[in-house]
Parts: sequence; C-alpha cells; structure tokens
Amino acid sequence: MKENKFLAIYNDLLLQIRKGTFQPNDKLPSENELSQQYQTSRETIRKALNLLSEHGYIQKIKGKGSIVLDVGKYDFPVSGLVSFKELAQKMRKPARTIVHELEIVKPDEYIRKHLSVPNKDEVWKVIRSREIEGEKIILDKDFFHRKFVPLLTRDICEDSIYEYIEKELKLKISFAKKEMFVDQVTDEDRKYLDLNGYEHVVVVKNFVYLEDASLFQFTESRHRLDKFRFVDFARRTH
Amino acid sequence: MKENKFLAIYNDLLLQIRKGTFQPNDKLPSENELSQQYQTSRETIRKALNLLSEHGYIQKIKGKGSIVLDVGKYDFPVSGLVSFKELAQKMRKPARTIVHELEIVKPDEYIRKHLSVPNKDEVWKVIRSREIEGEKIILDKDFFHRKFVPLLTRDICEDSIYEYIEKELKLKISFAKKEMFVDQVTDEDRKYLDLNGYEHVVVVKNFVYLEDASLFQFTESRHRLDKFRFVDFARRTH
DNA sequence: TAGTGGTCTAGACCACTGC
DNA sequence: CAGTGGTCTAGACCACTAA
Repeated sequence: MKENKFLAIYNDLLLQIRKGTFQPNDKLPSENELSQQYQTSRETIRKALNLLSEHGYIQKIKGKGSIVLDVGKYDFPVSGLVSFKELAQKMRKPARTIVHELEIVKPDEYIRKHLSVPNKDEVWKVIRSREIEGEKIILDKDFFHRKFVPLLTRDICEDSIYEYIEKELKLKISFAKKEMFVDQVTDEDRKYLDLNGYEHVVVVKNFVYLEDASLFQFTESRHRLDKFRFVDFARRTH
Repeated sequence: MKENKFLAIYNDLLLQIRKGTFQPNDKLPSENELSQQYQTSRETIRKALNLLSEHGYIQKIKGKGSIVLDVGKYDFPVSGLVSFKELAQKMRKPARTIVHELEIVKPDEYIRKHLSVPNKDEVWKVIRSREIEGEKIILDKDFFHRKFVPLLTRDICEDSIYEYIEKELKLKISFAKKEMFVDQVTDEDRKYLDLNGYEHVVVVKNFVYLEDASLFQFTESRHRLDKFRFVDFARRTH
C-alpha cells in the first residue's frame, strides 16, 4: 500500500510536532522551504499543511506563516464518529457492553422512516447497554440494513460493531449526522439503565452513511443525564 | 470585493442544486466538463467540488462521479459557529434578547482559568437571556478579553455581538471548541429563565479563537432541557 | 520591499469504475 | 476500453505582513 506523498508529509510534520521538534507557537518553515526540503511542489506541501490545519494542529496566517498550536488543548476526537470502545479505552475506565436484544426484524414505521428501508426488507435490531465503573449509563439501540450486514453475533456486539463493519466487512463509513436533545425516560430506559432517579435522558440520534451516500445504520443512544458529555471542534470556513 | 473564482463556482453550483437543476441522486457533470463550462482549470473546479462535499451537498466517488445528496436532509448549520441571531432568523420565530448584566470586571478564578487572562487584566462580562415565542429558554454568559473588544454597548448586546465583532471590529474568528453536558439549575438560572419546573439545564461551553489562535471569548450557554437541540455533521477523514 | 500564504493554470500520470 | 476522480508538477500573479 503506497502512501500518498502529501499524507506522508502530513504524518512526518505531525510526528515532529508531537516529538516537540516544532513547539507550540513556533512557526513552521515556509511553504517554499518545505517544498525544497521534501523535494516536492508547493501545492503538495499545501495539501499537507491544510490537513494539519483542519485537524487543529497548526494555524495558517496569510503573510506570516504557519503557527504550531498547543496540541494538548485541541487533541480530541473529531466529533461524531468515535465508537464506544474507542471512547472507553481513551478514558481508561472499566467498561462493559451488555447485549439485551439481537434479532432480525421487519422494520416498523419508526425504523422505516429513519433508515428508508422498503417495508419488506429486514433489518438487524440490537439493543445494548454500556456499563462504566459498574453503572449502566448508556442505552444503545442500533438498526442495520441486512443488505449491508448479513451476519451479527453476540460476540461482535459485545466487542465493537464498528470494528467488525470496517475491518471484516470492509464497508467504508463516509459521514454521519447527529441530533441531540433531551427526552423523558421510557420504560425501556428504566429496564436497561441504572437511572439513579433521573427522569430525563440525553438522546443522541446518529445516522451513518457509506461512501456511496447510502444510509446503512441508524442508532439511538440514550445517556443518563449526569454522565453525558460531548466535545466538538469547529473550524470556520470563511 | 472580488469573489474567488472557486467560491463563485461553488455558489453557482449550490444555487443550481437548491433550485433543483441538479436533483438528489443526479450526477454532476464531470470535472473536465465543468472546467470547460466555467472556462477554468480542473484544479479550480476541484476546489469548488471539495467545498460542496465538505458541506454535505455532494458525494464524490472515484471512477464514477459526483452525486448530489438530498439537500433537505443535510442542510443545517455547521456545528459550533452559528450565532443566536442567525439561528432565530432561520427558525422564523419571534425572538428577543434581554441584557441583564453588562460590565467590565476583574476576572475571578473561574474566568481566568478559561480565558487564560493575567489577573490584572479586565474582561467584559455579559449576561443575556434569549426569548423565543415569549419564553426565556437560554441563558448566555459571555466573557471577552478587553484587549480585543474595547467597547460594548447594550444595543450591540441586544443585536448580535458576533456581527459587531466580525463586521465592526474586523476580528477574524477562526475556530471554536464546544463542550456540552447537563447541569443542575442555579439561582441565576431561576432568576433569568422561565424554567417551567425543570431542575436541570443543558450547558454548552464555547471557547472561541481568533485567526492567530489566541482565545478571546468564553461563553457558557444554559438551555432549558426541553428546548435544547443540537445537530452535527461529521465527515470521516480516512 | 521582501517574504508569506492564497489562488490559478495547463499540463501529466494514476487507480478505479463501468461497459 | 474510455471516462472518472485523486494526485502531482512547475510555473504565475495576487493580497497580506513586517521591517
């Protein structure tokens, strides 16, 4: 697998920022210098620098140069596409996933509306709760179109469905849309969560699309109020 | 003010998508065709198409072409950097901003920590509530470093501080970091909001940076539970 | 004024798609 | 196979910043 030149340069510069060769508030070499150092064209350097900028590692300023940002401050997951397993590992807390339901169903109206599935097609329905430090604080309801995900097992659901989808099935996730709001607790919430007396949950609805822009997953994630936290990083497009 | 060529093309294509000249699931003309139509180079066309893609209007697929996505589904503000005034206009609902406090203060520890201001410097403190359809449902607490914003008036605060900052002061907002979580209501919330019996609020903390990566504003936005809603659109970077 | 990043051009070759 | 988007080049001119 050959790596693109601009990606290689991006990774090399990122490594130097992480190692401290370039410190926060340092200026990177100019684009002309970099294109000589890496023996490439300036446009290719610019692609690498724009990636660094989009990911929050540098700030480009016209007429001045590219400044290294304080990595610690901005190094958080890009919002939206991080799985529970990755999150749990990042937080370094004991975490567990409990599979309550795993079945193939005919979509009801609610799912059909969200997944836009013809009503004779079948979908996977997975209900899991997520336990952190002994408390079940997240209820995940996932629906996958069976056309894309032929087989799901309890083991896969307890590990990471995302890993399975990307690594085993080699489906390419392209983008996701999220909606967040607060909802009253339902009987299902009471059944599967340690609610600790709260009467509301934060609901995160997640619509996941593949590379060809087809919607293949719909997830509703219900979080206990006190444990919900979301971080977002937005760069202005002028 | 001259518009960039690639921006002009972006806007033109966007208009045609909005008007329905290009329908969802249509393929756009190929990059070569477009570069002839617009009498420009292919790289410039690519910049326009990449913008459309980043904003969720099209999906580019190697070897096939660029597909128009369902606009209605994805046409929402890019998360993070939309002001209340813009939002209110978009929703077409009667909205009002009420300024409760507007003063210059020595930063206390809480602000100092978030704005990273030396403790002898002064900051603007603005407390406003946002009323929609007659109900005060958002409490905004803004802090600006006085170094960047020398003057603030009640009129500016009732209109849009963002507009004032960008258009009058010509400060360039570059990126923002958001944190969201749920908090118990405070006395301040009770005083300034119509809480409708709710005991919690959704808190959105917003850290806004200028083009030179200096943090110049810190905002805490407290939303009544039932009226909070957030939409996020994330494109995966492979 | 010299140096920076932002835009733009007219080519080129590649990997992938569909027929 | 022809056509598509992805990468890359070696130039050019511009707007902005700082000395």
